[in-house]
Amino acid sequence: MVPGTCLYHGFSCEDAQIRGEIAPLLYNARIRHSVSRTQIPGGCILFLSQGFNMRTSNYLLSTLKESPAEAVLESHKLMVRAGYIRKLASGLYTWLPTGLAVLKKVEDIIRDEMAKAGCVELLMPFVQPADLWKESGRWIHYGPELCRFKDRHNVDFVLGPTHEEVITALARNEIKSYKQLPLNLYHIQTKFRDEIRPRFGVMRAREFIMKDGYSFDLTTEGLQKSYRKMYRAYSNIFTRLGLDFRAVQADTGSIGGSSSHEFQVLADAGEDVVAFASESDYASNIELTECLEPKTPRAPATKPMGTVPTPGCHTVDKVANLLKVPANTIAKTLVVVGEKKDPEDKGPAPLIAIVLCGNQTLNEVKCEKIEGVKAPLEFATSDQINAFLGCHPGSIGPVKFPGKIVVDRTAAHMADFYCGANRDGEHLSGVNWDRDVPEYTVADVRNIEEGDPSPDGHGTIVLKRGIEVGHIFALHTKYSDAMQCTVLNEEGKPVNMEMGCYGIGVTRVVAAAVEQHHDENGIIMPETIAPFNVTIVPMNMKKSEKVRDFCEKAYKELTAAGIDVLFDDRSERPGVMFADMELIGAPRMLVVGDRDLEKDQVEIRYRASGERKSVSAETAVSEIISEVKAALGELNSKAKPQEE
RNA sequence: CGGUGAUUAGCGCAGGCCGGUAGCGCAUCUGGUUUGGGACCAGAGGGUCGUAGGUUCGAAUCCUAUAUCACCGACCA
Repeated sequence: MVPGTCLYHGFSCEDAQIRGEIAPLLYNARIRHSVSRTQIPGGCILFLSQGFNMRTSNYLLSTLKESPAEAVLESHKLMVRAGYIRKLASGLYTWLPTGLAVLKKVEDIIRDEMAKAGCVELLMPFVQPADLWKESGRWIHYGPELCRFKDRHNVDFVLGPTHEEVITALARNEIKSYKQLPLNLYHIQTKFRDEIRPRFGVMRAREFIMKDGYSFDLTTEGLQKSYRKMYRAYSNIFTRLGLDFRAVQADTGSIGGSSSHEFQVLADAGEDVVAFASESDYASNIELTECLEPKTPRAPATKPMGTVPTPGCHTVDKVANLLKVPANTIAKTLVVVGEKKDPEDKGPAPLIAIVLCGNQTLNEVKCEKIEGVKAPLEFATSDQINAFLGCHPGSIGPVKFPGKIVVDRTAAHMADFYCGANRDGEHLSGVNWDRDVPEYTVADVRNIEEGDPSPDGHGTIVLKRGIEVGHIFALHTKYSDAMQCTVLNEEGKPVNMEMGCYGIGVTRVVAAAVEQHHDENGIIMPETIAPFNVTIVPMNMKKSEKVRDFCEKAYKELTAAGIDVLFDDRSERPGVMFADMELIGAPRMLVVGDRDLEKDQVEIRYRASGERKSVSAETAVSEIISEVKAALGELNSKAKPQEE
């Protein structure tokens, strides 16, 4: 047997007969064992030489006309209908053959770009000992999302939601010298996070597949270089996947570290909001986007403070309606729980007032970072507020508030404003900072809004929704400090390694791709991740020997060329086959019928454009082969080489 | 965790108020006619009505408990 490589990375083998045997085997190998790109030795091929099949008559197509009632997202409905996934339980999904084919192609592209960036693959366990988590401190801080259990010896374990602890433990044992650095290790593994509310199919599942990688460097400069490489690799990956995405600045969240970028696939169904500058390429997650201080100075106080009755008005809108004033003249005061100075203190926690302009909204991520505010953020309950102030939410204001007051930058520029009186049913008018509220601190705690100035000074902000498919973090020494992960430097002194961590939600990527590429007839996959590059749809094959012969020949030739083909050899009516083949998202369909064959022609239909063209029966197969190669080449060639 | 709703055949649903041993569409199976856009005719199979108690001669239906699921919110890499 002659070694070959699969078409996705340039299949080449001169001997047609061997090619005919190898290509299907490679397909099978990829599906089952994620073998790609690398050359496959003959022995391996022999070992794998069974089970190859891409005929609908011997395949689990499992398409549905109706989608489950619980699916709200188009991608979720379509993935179920097209036979990509099936739900096993809340947040747990089985990947059917068609969905798995897509998933494996996504993994292949990831592996390829990782290799180009000099990363090395390994595989770490799904189950992890709790000791590691206790060591890093996240046994306590991770919360109920971390699924914990005991083994038969009563020892604590967790289902890995991520692998920082394991990789750090590995690195400190295996990496002893600066000479082994830099190193970038990754794996593609199942993760489990016990989400409060799994939804949207595999978009937010509890069990999901993630590619996560970790870089180890001696110096900060080294880390920065590793980080840039991964940034490039991630950009290449999502480009090759055919997704419309943006890399945006992001919050570092519970993972910690300094700089961080998210890779967001733009889609209206996205759960995240991204802020873009109108006149630069600035982009950041709204959680992080800084709201600049207003440029115009605060207007001077002109009115005395007074009291207005506002019975039953507990929201800014209601007060604004009653007083016939715009919402931005009313200050909105929220109360959050603060940190106790002494953790031993059994008394009630201190409360902190957060004051915003009435028409704006609180940014919880920013709020959590304010000194004295308890993290994770906790709003004071109605009872806590009543005990503290003697009034209920809806009538709270900063004047004479008996605790710390944090005022948003924009709200701090209000003058002669309205606010709650800290007495039920009353608001104050003509309130002014300093004069009426002498002590307060100013901070950026609101969400940026469309039209606000961009924090980089270039134009205004535009908001778009995105699906987070990748996230890269520069961790520095956060984990290596906590877990004493050191190497000896040139002077023989131990130093903590500079780490970075990089993740891609592999299963989520598939959902994001469907979300971005579909129409009323189903999924339209980009060439690089389509479950099949072409489907063969025969008309009335049972009756026509001519049709059957042509299809069989085309099927053999296409598979021999390494093209992923689905041959719909069921004796279904044409409409049924058309509908199914369109639903699953293959980019093109080869339609073969007696009517056309009489004229030595067949038809090729394109999924994305809906275009149909008649081509010569003789050249149809070679035309498809070159089209597929061209389409793959076009997407793959957009990847940029790594700097070195 | 709060609010709302649901759980009846593989999927989508009706029946429930008014208790009498379960039905529709799709899917599946058989036979036939069909076959360039989800066909038609004839027949068939498939359900301890989420689970456990209770009321009753009798419970899918009424009562109690419980589990699971979904949507909205809160929360969250």
